Amino acid sequence: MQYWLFKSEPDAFSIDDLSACPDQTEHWDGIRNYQARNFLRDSIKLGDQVFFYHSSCKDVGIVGLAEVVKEGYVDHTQFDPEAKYYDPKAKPENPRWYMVDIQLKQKYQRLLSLQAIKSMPDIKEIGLVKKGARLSVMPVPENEAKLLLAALD
DNA sequence: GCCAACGTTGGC
DNA sequence: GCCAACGTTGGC
Repeated sequence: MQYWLFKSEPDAFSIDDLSACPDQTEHWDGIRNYQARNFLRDSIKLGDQVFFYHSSCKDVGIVGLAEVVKEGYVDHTQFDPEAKYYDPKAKPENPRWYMVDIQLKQKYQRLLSLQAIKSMPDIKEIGLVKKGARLSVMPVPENEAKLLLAALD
């Protein structure tokens, strides 16, 4: 079992939106970055834990915990000309983009802010605290995940 | 809204 | 395959 961090802009899809979904489960579509795609397609497994992170907003940080309930499969929105993340170069016989399904496990009462995360001395591997980390799906080393979970309790 | 950092594109 | 131009991300 591995830990991951998924970023989302709450204006587009927030933790409350996930909470309002049937079974509190939603597919994580619209990822259009190859490195993130590789994680979604190849590395993220059933039962993996996902930190839900709000980005590009007033209160930036981790707001919840989710679990992977379906492993990587083709993101159908890439073929839909009406979709926001339509990719005209993607073909059904050779899909480019993948997604997973996640189910909300816990919404935290308090935000664990980016600032707080950065101030934790032993958190130094995850992309968040490294320079220029713009990946929207990133792995979290287990020891750092444990520290984050402890801070969120 | 600014801007630095990064990813992607496309001409050569 | 290089690299300049361009687009996007995301914290502030």
